[in-house]
This record gives sequence, structure tokens and C-alpha cells, in this order.
Amino acid sequence: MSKTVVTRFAPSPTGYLHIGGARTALFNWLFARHHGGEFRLRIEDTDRARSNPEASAAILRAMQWLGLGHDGEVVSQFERADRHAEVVHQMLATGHAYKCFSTQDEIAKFREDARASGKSTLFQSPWRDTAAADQPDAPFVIRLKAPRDGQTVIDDQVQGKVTFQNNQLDDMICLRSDATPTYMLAVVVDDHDMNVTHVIRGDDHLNNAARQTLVYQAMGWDLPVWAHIPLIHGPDGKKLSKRHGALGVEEYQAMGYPASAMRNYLARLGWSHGDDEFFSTKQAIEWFDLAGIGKSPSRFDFKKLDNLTGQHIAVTDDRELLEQLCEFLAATDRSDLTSEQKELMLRGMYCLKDRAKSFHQLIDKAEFILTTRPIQPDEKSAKLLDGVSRSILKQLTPLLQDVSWIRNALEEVATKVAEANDVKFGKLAGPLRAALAGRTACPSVFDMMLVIGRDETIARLNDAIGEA
RNA sequence: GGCCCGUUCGUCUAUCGGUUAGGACGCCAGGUUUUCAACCUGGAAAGACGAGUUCGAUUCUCGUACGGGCUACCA
Repeated sequence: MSKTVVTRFAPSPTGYLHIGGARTALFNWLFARHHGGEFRLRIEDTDRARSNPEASAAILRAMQWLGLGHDGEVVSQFERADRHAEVVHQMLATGHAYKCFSTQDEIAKFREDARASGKSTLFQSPWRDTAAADQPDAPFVIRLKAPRDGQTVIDDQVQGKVTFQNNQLDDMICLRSDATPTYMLAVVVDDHDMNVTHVIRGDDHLNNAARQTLVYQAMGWDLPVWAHIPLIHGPDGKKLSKRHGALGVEEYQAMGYPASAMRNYLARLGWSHGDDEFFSTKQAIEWFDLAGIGKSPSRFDFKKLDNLTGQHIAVTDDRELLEQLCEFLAATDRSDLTSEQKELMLRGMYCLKDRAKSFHQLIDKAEFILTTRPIQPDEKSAKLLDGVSRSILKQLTPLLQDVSWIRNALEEVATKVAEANDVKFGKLAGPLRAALAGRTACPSVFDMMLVIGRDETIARLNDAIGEA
């Protein structure tokens, strides 16, 4: 009988959730869901100076938008400080840790000298083997008493077996001189206590995994399965950092990308399932595995996200899409649609959704629905409404009164009018578009007529004809 | 500096010793067209470099170059 799979996402609340963190969260979520396990969320807020509650809230909001629901309570690492200290004292008692009285200044000076003379900057505390009786009455930190020889092997699901010589690993600090636990120690205790079975995180933690392994061993705890995924780089190949083009997840939401497309794109960034590019979240859950994760870092590409977004919008159910659109409007502080507008949007969704690569574009295409008479044509459209075309529209308008309001019939009438004036239909479509939408980017003229209905169509045409 | 990781078309990637190195986005050309799109057809485009192992290397090993990460009483 195998244990239930438990994964976790453990962001530090020092800023918004950026795209790399979002992908890490997604992978953990996907893996847990695939195995019917649990996906836990832990806020790593042990650094009080840099943590702030707004950041936690923003991360939670971003996760919710992405649809990455977590199981159980959100764990605050800071609140578990007592348990962390308890573990450290246990290690102290069993001889796996010791008190170190070296001051930060001493250590800094040591490193400075070591670097200057080209020697290893690895600090080896002189207090490692000092008997309790010989210890001074001074501030101290508690360090892990790590083995000095032998090696530590990380059996990583993505990176393979990675070997570290133990003499390259320092005696990491577990408890600071103010008696607060360090992150390095806290992760291990928390992951163990939360029964985390699989640690999927950025490969910037690969080195840490070795040192953390030493803590697991000191405590006699089972090791989790490691999977260190490569980082996402910026368009220029450099590390994606907050001051370097890394956008918060909420900004992608504001740019009008639907969460389903984000999940698809992010999953595809660094993970693959054969040649599959466009897939649903359900399929991603079905397919996700650690073996499909690549070893090299990848770059973020908006063009591909746009393309995927277009496909997701096109296949989303009309009602669901309208709901997402309204959420988008709310998230970007725009006024909600009226119920009449929603009604019309629903009616017109079929001709709007297969040509939009963001919610912004969707709204743009829907301008003919959202606007009200009299239509103010933009410059390009206004030019199309010259005397000649107005006279053609004048002939068309009365005919619309009695024609049956279906596409074929409308096309027939329009074609007839065009022929009577000895012009191609294209010549008529421009002015018609100008009268109905006031702009060039919009759906087919017949689709627009069908969506807004006979009365509104005729009214808009009369407006256009009447204008001087 | 030390330790660790990586390197297939511009980008995301497939390939798990034998392929004309495949797909997707983007790009270019043509077609369709009722604007913007969408759509259809075609095209250009890649194994960083050098050795070794092998009948045969993109694939395995080593070296070099380049890129990245870690090297805190940060996470």
C-alpha cells in the first residue's frame, strides 16, 4: 500500500506571485490531482522583516484565479516556530547540532580573507566540538553538526542523481541567535510534519536539498521524493526577476488572458506530453508526470500564449465565457454589463469568440453590442459613409423592414441592392459596417444585424443616412 | 573563486544508438474573403564546439565554450 501523495507550494510573501512561482504551484497541483493526493499551501514567512500580509493575500488571490485550489489549511511557517525550535533542541540533545558562538563579524571577516586569498569560503565553526563546560555565556546560534566526509546523493526525478561531497556542505544554522528558526531548517520540519511526499520546486533549491537531506538524516525521517524544475527565463535568456520583466500573475489576468489558457501555456513550459500543445486542464491532470519535465530552462513567449488563448476562448462554452468576461471586467475595475448587454453578448458570442486572443479583444469585437445610438463612426469608417454609399444604404433600409431576419435572406437583399447599383457587395459592406458598428474591426455585417435585431439595425442605418 | 545544473529551428519542444531530426508558435509566399481576424496550401529554419565508445551518435563518456543556480543569523 503506497502513501497518499502530498505536494505543497511554499511561496515567501515578499511580493506578488510571479510566473515562475505560478508554474511551480501548477506542477505541484497537477501532480497531486493526477494521483488523487493533496496539494498543500504553506506561506514561508519566517523572515519577518521581508514578509508582509498584503503579499500573502495577493498570492492567494492569484492562486484562486488560476484555479489552483489547495487542500487543508494554509500553514504559516512563522507560527510553527516553537515546533522548529523543539526539533533543533532535539538535535542538540542527540549530538546532531551544536552551539556556535562565532559572531557575524568574525564570520564575515573569515570569508573576506578566504576570498581574497582564493581559499574556500566555507565557514567551519571552531565551536563544533567544544564541551558544554567550556562554552562562554554569550549569544549563540545552533548549527547542524553535518558529516565532514562521505557524500550526499540527491536522487532527483528531474535532474537525476546529483552527488555532493559532504566537505562542500557547511554546518548550516538552524536556530538564529535570537532563537528564531531559519528557513532551511523550517522547510524540513514542515514538510515532514505535513507529510509531504513529493517536493517539486525550482532548481535554485537543488543545492539546498543536499543540506536539507542532512537534517532528515539527523532526525531519522524519511526523505521526500525530490523534483527540481528548471527556472523560467526572461525573453533575453536572463533570470526572470522582479526587476527584470517578471510580471505578477494578476497582471496576466489584467491583460485579458483566461486562466485556462494560462494553465495550458504554463504546463507546456518545461513539461511536455509528446506533441500535445493545446489541451484542457482535465487532460493535463490525466497526463501530468515528473518524467515529462525537461531539464533546461525555458523562456516566456507571449505570442504562443496569445495563440493558445485564442483557442481556449474559442472552445469555451458561451455562458461560461461570459462569466469569465464579467470576472475580468470586475478584476480590472470596469463597470459590469447590463442584463440587456449580457443577453446580446450571449446571442453574439458565436461570432465573437473564435477571433479573440484576449478578453480585451473580445470586448473590442463586441463594441457594436456595447455601444449605443447614435453611433459615432471612427475616422476610417466616417470616410466610407460618403454620399454615394449613403444613397445605397437608403435603398437597402426600407427593404429590411419586411425581409425575414435570417442570414440567407439578409444576404440576398444586400446582394440585390449591390447589383442594382452595379457595385460589388464589398463596396456595400464597408458603409454598412460603418453604420452598424462605426468601426472596421467587428464581426460580419450579417452577424451584427442578426445579433442586434431588425429595429436596431434599421435605426442605426437611418442615423447614418440622416447624417449630413 | 568553489560546488551544482543546463545547451535540438527565433521561441516552446519530440526523439529514450539507426528518422529525409517530427510537431507547435512566430516568420515568409500564395489562396480565400465582407473590415480586423480566422481559415487553407506551401516555404525557410536546429542537434554549441572538440575528442572518445560503437558497425552506427542529437542520443553514452570526457574536455572546452557559453548560459544559469547556489555559495547569508534571506527564502
